[in-house]
This record gives sequence, C-alpha cells and structure tokens, in this order.
Amino acid sequence: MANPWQDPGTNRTYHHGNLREALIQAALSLIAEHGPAGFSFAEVARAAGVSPAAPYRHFRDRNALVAEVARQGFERFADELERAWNAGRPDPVSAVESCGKAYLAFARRHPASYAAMFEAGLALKDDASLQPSFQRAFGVIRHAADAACQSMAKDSRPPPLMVALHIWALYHGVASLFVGHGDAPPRKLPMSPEDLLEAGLLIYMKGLGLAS
Amino acid sequence: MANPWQDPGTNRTYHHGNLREALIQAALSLIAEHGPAGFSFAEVARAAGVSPAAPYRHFRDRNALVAEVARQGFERFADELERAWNAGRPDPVSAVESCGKAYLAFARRHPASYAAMFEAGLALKDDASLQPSFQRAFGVIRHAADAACQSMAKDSRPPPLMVALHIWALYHGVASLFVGHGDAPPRKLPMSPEDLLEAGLLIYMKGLGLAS
DNA sequence: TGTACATCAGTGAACGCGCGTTCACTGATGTAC
DNA sequence: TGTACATCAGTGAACGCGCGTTCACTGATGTAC
Repeated sequence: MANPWQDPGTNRTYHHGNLREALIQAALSLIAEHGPAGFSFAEVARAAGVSPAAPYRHFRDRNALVAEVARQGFERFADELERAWNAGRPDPVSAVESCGKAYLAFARRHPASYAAMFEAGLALKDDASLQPSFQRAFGVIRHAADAACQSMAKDSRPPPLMVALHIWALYHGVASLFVGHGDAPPRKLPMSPEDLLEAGLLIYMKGLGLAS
Repeated sequence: MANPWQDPGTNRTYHHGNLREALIQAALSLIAEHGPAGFSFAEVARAAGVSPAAPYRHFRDRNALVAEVARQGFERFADELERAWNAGRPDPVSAVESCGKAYLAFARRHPASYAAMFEAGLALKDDASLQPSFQRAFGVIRHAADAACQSMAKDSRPPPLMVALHIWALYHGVASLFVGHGDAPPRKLPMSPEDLLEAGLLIYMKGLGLAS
C-alpha cells in the first residue's frame, strides 16, 4: 500500500488502523504542497485513502485538523528548541544562537508544520488546546533570555521578557522572510539565513553588553 | 448605490465605471475579512456588483488580482517608509526608528494590503510586476542602513546590506507576531509593538556602536 | 453638427466539478458471561 | 474456551451549493467622416 499509515499490522487498532494519524500526515503533505489554506477536507480523506465521511469521526472540521497539525508542530518545535538550548551551555549567548539555528532548521525541515503554526491564521484562543503547546515553545526562548540577562547589572538591564520578545522577533523575521516555506522559494540572499541571524543576534547581544 | 466605485459620474469611463479599481477595493475588503486565501473570484465580482464573468476583462485570474493588490500595497508602503525616513533627519538612528513606526503603522492600518504582500504566498518571480515595487520599498530600508553605517569606522562596520536585512527582519518579526492582521487579534503584550520595536532597534544600534 | 460604425466592457445563461455534510448501513473488534 | 452482543470506525450514496470558466450577446462610448 502507498500509505504506510494504512498498512495493516503497524499501529492498527481498528478497521483501517490509526486513521487519526494518517489524516494528520496527509494534511502535512497537502500543506507542504499547497499551503495551509490550499486543500479541502475531502482531499485529505482521499489522500488517506478513506471515504469523505471518515474524517468526521476524528475531527469536527478542517480547522480542527489544521489546529491539531499546528499543536503537534509546537510540541516538536519546543522539543527542538529545548535541545538546542542545552541548559544554557556552554554559555547563554552561544545557546541563544544555537536556538536560532534550531528555529531556522525547524522552518526549513518542517515547512508544513511551520505554516500551520504561523501562517494558517488560526486564532490561538479559538483552539484552546494550542495555547499550552505554544507557551511551552515560547517558554524556552523566555527562559534563555532570562539566563542571558542574569549576568547583567541589575539596574541597567532591560526586562527579560522584552529581551525574549526581541530575540523571538529576530528569529521569526529571518525565518519568515528568508527561509523558503514549501511552495515559495526563499528570497535570494548573499549569505545564509543562519549566518544572517547569527550576526544579528551577536550585534543585539553586544548592544546589551553581553557579547565580545 | 452602496459601492462608491460604481457611482455614476466619479471616475466613470465605461459602462460601470472604473471596474478595475472597484475589484481591487472589493478584494481588499474581502482579504481584510477572510484573509488572502479566503474568497473566490466570483465573490469579488458579486461584491463589486457585476456578473461573475466581468472580472475576466481585467484580470487573468484570482492570483493576478491579489498580485495587483500586493503591488499597489508595496507602492504605498514604499511611499510611507520614504516619508518616515525623511532624508535621514534628524539623524539616521532616529530615522530608522521612525521607519519602524511606519512599518508597524502600515501593518496596522492596511492589514489587507499587508496580508496580500506578505502572506498570500505569491512567488515574487511569478508576478514580475511585483518585483520593482517590492524593491522600491526595500530600497528605503537599504538606503537607511547605508546612511547609518556611514558614520562607523570603515574597518569595523559590517556590510550595510546585512544591517539592512537585520533591521528589516526586526521590523517584520515584530509586525508579524504582534500586530493583528485583520482576522486574528494580536498576541497579548505588556507593551506596545511600537515600544518593543523601538527598544529592540536601540539595542541593536548600540551593538553597532551607533546609539547612546 | 450629425450620422454610421467600430470598439469593447459587462451580461446572463450555461457547463461540469468538487465541495461539505448527512445518513442508514456494515462489519471488524472487544468483552461479558 | 466458546458464543452472543455492544460498540463504533469507516462506507458509499445522496443532497444542494457555489465555484471557475466559456460563450454569444448587448448596448454605451468614442470616433471617422
């Protein structure tokens, strides 16, 4: 069979196996091809090899499916940021740069998840289940900014939350503008997004009095 | 009549007046309501009060219409950035901050244009007509970065293009993450996006050795 | 000034299509006894 | 261990709908003479 999620024996618990996961995988493929708004609920059913009525057993509508894709994306995103942060080693400034690389790598390697997370126009409050996963991912950046600020003189340092938001904005700006997201190729650059981001973070950190 | 672009006498050159502009206006309204992917070609015709076949006289398809909306958006965007830049007065650092405010103001006041420009997933190369307008807007930021770098020691300054890209990424990151784009409300923040961006730019400039 | 003609923006009817959603159903699975 | 039953994931046919696109048309406008 073409679809491994349909393959009997692996993860099968009911008639056609783990359809819920199969639908999520199919949605990821379709998002990668046509963007988060570029496919129908019926299409995702067809891609998973089931009848158009089947997805209703697992998701209320198309939006609920995209939201679940985004939620899983945020979970994985948080994991990868956490790993890159590596408990702040060898030092917070390097670790923040490492998180930046992880941010770009995620956008590059999981463009469909990234699109569902940031470009699907999901109102976070509409899908309450998204909030915790999102917060976990941002929490890593927040934590990193806290650690980086720790070493600054208490009276001269800006609010750590603000620093976290600056870093996030820089990550996100570089990723959104310069990393290709599936359908659209990246804008042409005389340097890699990674180098661009690293240099920007370094200048910013220097402005905080943290880097060389 | 409900639609001022249909009103006889104003700008009317043919049967139903300036339909081309009417369609663009209708598209802006629909994008503001439902996002750049959330409406059909037939819907835009209905909104402009014409038959579903009429738009074909002016645009090859839906994409061509969205591209034209984006093109006009970039033109206006460039105008507003240019005005904010104000020939680098009173000094380049202040003028760069002023451009940042203009960037956020544009995203806030013209969310539909902003969405068409940055979130419609248009491949720039597909619509060659977009390229010049886009370049004009980025040119302002590029020019501002050049001017800001001018006052730095020649051997210690980074490439001005890189500085321009950093500034753009910071503008864009803050705007994308924290300014509401029509359908989605902005993420909650303990400060205004304007203050956040200004502080971030200041720290970055300081890192370049340019600010106080 | 008036008339005849060319232009072409917009009409409205038509087409086949895929959509979202519903429904009674079927049949594989899990379980009570 | 075996049987009878409850559960419920997935079926497939059906519906009305709006879509994109085409076409011959019509009628207001601009212009040549």
